[in-house]
Amino acid sequence: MARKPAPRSRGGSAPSQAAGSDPASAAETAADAAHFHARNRIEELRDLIGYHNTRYYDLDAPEITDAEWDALFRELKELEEAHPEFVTPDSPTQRVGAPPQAAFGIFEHRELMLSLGNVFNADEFREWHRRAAELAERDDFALVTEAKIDGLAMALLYEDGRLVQAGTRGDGRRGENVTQNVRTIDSVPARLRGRTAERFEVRGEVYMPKAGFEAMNQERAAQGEPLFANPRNAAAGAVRQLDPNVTASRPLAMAVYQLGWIDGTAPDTHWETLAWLREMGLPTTPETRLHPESEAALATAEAWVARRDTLPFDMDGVVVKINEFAVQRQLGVVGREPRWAVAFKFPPAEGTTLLHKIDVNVGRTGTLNPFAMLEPVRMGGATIRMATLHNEDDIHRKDIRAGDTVVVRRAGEVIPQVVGPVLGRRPKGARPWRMPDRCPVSGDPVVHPEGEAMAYCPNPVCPAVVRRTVEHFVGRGAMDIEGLGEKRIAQLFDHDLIEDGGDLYALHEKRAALIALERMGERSVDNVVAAIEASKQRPLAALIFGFGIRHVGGEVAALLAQHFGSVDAIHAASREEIAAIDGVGPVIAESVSAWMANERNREILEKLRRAGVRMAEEGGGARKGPLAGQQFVLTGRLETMGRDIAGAALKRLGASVGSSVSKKTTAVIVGDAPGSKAARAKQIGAPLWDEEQLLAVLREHGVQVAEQER
DNA sequence: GATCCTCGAGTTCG
DNA sequence: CTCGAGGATC
Repeated sequence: MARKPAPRSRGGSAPSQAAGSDPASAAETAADAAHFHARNRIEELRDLIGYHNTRYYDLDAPEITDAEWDALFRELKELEEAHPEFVTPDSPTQRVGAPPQAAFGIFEHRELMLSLGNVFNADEFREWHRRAAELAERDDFALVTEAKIDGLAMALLYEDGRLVQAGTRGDGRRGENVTQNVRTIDSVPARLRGRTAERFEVRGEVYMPKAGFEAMNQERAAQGEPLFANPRNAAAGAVRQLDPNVTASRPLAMAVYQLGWIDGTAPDTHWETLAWLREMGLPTTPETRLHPESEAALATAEAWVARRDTLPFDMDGVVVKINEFAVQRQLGVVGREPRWAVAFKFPPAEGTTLLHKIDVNVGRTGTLNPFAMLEPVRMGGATIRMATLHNEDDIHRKDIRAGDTVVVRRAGEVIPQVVGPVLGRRPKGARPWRMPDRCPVSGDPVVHPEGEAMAYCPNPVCPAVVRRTVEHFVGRGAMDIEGLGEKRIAQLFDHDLIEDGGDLYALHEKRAALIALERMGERSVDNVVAAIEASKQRPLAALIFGFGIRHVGGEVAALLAQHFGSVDAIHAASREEIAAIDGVGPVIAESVSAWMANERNREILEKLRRAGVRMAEEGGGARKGPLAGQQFVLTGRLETMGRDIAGAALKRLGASVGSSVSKKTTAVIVGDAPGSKAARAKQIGAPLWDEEQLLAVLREHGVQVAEQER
């Protein structure tokens, strides 16, 4: 197939060639397939790099390490060298001005920089204490409690009383050398006073006090600059600035809480060490206390829960440490966690606010999803305005009514949840909520099948359903068309430019109408049209997933694609043939079969076919990788890559990556701050891997992993 | 028919 | 992350 030149923003010279007149493209040869792969990957990489550049430069909130960024950049460069025909002037590789190289040097930790185990309540704390006491062969010991400031862990290296280096934790062995930036923090002394040691590393937390954070955000708002989400992100961003002048302008502070290692003599206890650090002029963590025995430490930690908001900084718990170094040494370290210290974590932040109204959204599948409109309330660095209420039964179970004052919680630190009402504050006359009789969008009578949790709008052409279906079609994992979001799709519908996903592929003929839309210039139109064009080569499984067939998500779509190899073959198959696939039963088969037979869907398929969207895939047969049959689960934050990248790497090797731990799980890969999956793995006896083991396996099978290079 | 496992769908805020 | 529901298994 002749490749059209990339559309240019010259204006006026819209391509006149109609899409339908292309001679049907012949079956792709292997070389062509490789070509397409290269092009897709190149575009993917450009998007990724663009995205991460924005995170890094504009938002100060990078999601990947510089090493990972370098790996993406290198891969793009190599691909472009192999396929020079795909090089465009806007590629990140072609841009003048140096990309962010490995911007910071390496900071080597002479002693591993540890993280902490967590306990969430008194029972778990006592259990930790019992184990420690058992190992130390003592009944009890003195403990120190400290506020656990929510910031960024930092190590400071002092030689002869002078600050010589500062570094982040990184993976615990090597972090980033951010000395120049840390020197700009007022509370970090460049020189120590009094009796110091020849050389030592002290550790602590860099953070942004609440007051400074608020003031900074107010100023940014006045300047029209984007705001930081919370003090911790703001502090992390400030420390990773390439220009120390920027760091200097941010209101950072530091609190130290630990001696990393020392050449010279140190006191015998943690408490005395803190006093000594203070004498030298180092700012130790405020609100630190020594307790002669464990129950007193526990009481203090618990008392903090109520006081957490009264401090000038964000805290996410209380750290409890055994005071005597002799006992600390005796207990030692397991993995990356010392046995001699533990973080008493606060329960997820809860707050109360007024529930104004319960409203209903219509989902892609026609489900009616009630949600709460709340009086905005700040929680954990975000302002909560809405929260889902799942379904009618859930609302009744919790007895939530409009007008109630409700308890709100951020589950998993992100998703707001309405826990329940504060009954004492219920206004008179508050009535239980009822699902409306009619769909709020189409007005059709609502259907609530017996025994099902959700109520539905039964109208397949309910405008909400149709729009959501297109949103799903262009979304990640499906056709992945960048530049089309909820707003744009609504515009397209409102201006009668599309009626379904198939019409997207005729949009390039309506350039003038597109440019006339609000917030759509030539540039945007070119980008969107190019993204639509590129989506024609998405894998068959992505296309099938994009259809939005009920019960067909990414996994089932992949099964169908692999088993049948083309949309036509699926259409031709009987229910029984579809249900014969392992993992597909009668319900899914019926759903797929009905979708394929539906008249409206046949029209969409016809539009896609005419436009040249790939609807078949050769060699759908099982590609066996070296890890075929193995199942992995990822939890917690990995240091060297995102979970999605790790998952993709494992999948490329033929393994499957699940979201829940079972007996069949090969291993649970545990990163920093793991979730409940790690606990379940221990319970069930599934092997636990740390990141090192994962990297070792990936390396063994030749997967390129971004190494932290020198 | 019961139970376990896995997948799908919806979700908030920046 | 959570819940609900389909599929596989016993």
